[in-house]
Amino acid sequence: MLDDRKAAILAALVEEHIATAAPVSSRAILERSELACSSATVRNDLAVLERDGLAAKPHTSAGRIPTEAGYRYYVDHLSPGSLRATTVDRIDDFFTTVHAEVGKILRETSDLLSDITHYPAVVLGPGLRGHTVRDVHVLPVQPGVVLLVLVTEAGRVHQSVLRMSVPATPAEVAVAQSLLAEWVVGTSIEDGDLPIEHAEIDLPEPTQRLVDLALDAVRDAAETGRDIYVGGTSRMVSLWEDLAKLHRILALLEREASVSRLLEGDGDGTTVRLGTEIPTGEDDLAVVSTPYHLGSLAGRMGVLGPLRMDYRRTIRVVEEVSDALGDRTGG
Amino acid sequence: MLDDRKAAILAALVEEHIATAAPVSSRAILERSELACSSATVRNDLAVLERDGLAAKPHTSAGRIPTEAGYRYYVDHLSPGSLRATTVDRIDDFFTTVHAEVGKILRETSDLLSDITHYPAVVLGPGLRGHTVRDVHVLPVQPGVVLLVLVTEAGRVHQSVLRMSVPATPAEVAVAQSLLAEWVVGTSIEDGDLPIEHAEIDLPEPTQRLVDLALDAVRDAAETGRDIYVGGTSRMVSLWEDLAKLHRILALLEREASVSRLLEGDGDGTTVRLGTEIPTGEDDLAVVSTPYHLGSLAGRMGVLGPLRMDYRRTIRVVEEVSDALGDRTGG
DNA sequence: GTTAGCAGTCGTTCCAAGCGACTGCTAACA
DNA sequence: TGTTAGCAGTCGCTTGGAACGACTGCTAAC
Repeated sequence: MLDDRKAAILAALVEEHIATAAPVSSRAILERSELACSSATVRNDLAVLERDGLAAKPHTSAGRIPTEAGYRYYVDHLSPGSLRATTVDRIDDFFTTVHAEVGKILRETSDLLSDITHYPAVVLGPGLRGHTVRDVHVLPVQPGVVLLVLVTEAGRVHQSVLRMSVPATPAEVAVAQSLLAEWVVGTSIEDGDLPIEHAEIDLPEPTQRLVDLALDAVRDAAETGRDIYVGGTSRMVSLWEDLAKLHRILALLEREASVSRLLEGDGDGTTVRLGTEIPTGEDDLAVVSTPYHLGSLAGRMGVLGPLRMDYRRTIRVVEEVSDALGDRTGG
Repeated sequence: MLDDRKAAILAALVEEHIATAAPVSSRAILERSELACSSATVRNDLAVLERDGLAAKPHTSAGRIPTEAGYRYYVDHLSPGSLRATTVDRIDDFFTTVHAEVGKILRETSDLLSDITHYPAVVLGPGLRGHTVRDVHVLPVQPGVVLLVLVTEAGRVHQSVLRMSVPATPAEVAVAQSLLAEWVVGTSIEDGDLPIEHAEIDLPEPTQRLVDLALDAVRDAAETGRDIYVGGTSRMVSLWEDLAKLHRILALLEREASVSRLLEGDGDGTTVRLGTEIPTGEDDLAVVSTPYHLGSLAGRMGVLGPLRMDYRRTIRVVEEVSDALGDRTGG
């Protein structure tokens, strides 16, 4: 724990560095923090912060920059930011005005989030967990390949490809379809929540296999189909000047697995993850993310940026957007 | 029209510049083109090409670079490129192996295209034109807001949001649903191809309006819902070193309208569009695109890059991928 | 029409000097 | 003991000029 002045100096260091992107001198800290002491005192304290690993010098005759640990301390002791009323209005307006299917809303939400934060934004779509199945279609598309289409009460659609070593005839597919319709329609998609005992009815072989695969697919539907919506990637250009770094982070956003790993966080509240805390090998990367609820659907949304991002405002915006999305009735 | 030697010099100029990204000297052209003349002769011809607007000098003591018109001439007189057998195999393997819903296939196709060409790739999804409607759902989601869901025989799904000033009751929605099912199921989605006369049956007001809106939405479905799949955006970092330009082109890919405008081309064959031929205000931008057919579905795919892109190979790859996608039976 | 050779141009690299923005330290002070 | 003024010292950045070298355009000969 730092004493008050050192904490104020660290905060001023971080905020000045966020604003200028350059090493921060003791005098600049003095001006920003409005502390009633001299720059020499600030320098003494900075030496301590450096010993504690919270600040560093790029070279001897330069100012200090915060280390990852410095950012961590800053973020952990951050007072909540405020937002201009016009910004809040803009968010609320967006969500009261938008009427579209869930996917479109989430994609536009990622754009909104990016527009307001000025950072690239990611929205992780909900799985199908909790949805009630309204309709099942089993469609043969090739010998040995069958498409399973689920339509939920909420109008969401999930498709799975079923591959069978032994092709099923149209008649067999029809049998499977009607059995599945009987068992699955009206049930809710949860892990293992299906009336599995039905599957123990003995069926002739290709049909049995088809039904088993289809039931597996329905069970899997709770987790798969988490679409990913990325908005504002072009903003990355102004955030990381190092081209190699820019390339790596853009590439990161192209792989779905990486993206959903970025947004991981402790379920309930807003999470800030910094540098090495994110398992990507990227040092200058921070992610602010928060869960959202849209009717019965749930997912996560967040923004990413360099370590020197405007955490106070960003956290506030992410939470505001998540809340506003949640306040929409229906979906 | 250029004489043989000037054409060869222009081709060598373009190809050397593509390879090195630097101004090309007369000696380098000589080496690449294997022309049986001296560098002085090449210089004389280069002066002519410059007079004709096909080449330019960045400054007095530098080599030449091709102008947009130079690239145009080069592309228009390009002999078809060849592809290593392993590359062709890779493309064919991809399409014989992949079994998934259309959207997923197209997204992965954009990744494949980008992987092989080393340029960012865009695949413009098919509209719903030509699809036969298998199922219609009308779902009230909010007072005054109704969701229309179309499912086609091929398993594709299209959703439209219908907004009504006068809310419809559940009973009225049910009536609309059954009427729509009767009229629309089994018909093919084309512009204005629907049996519109049905709509002239007189219905009580909220229902009539709902049905009208729904029929409009079905008609519109031929063109809307053209999903866009962009792959390999991270490659842009190594293509344009100018950060401002990089930013603009990344931003271009974020707006759907811009993307589909990029891919425009004269329907039948592969199209190469260069610089100012593309209405984006971007000068150093080229697009190679070609139509594709996937069963009854049709769309366009292409890649974009700087003017100095490897046209010969790129054109070949784009066509190969499009053909291979088309050769897939079913969809 | 082609070519060798040469003068001239101009971007690029390199180096050294000067500048300026810092810090750390020391010594005085409350 | 904590704070402060002042100063020596460090080091990145900028500037300017010289040397370099990769070109071209031109001229004159073939």
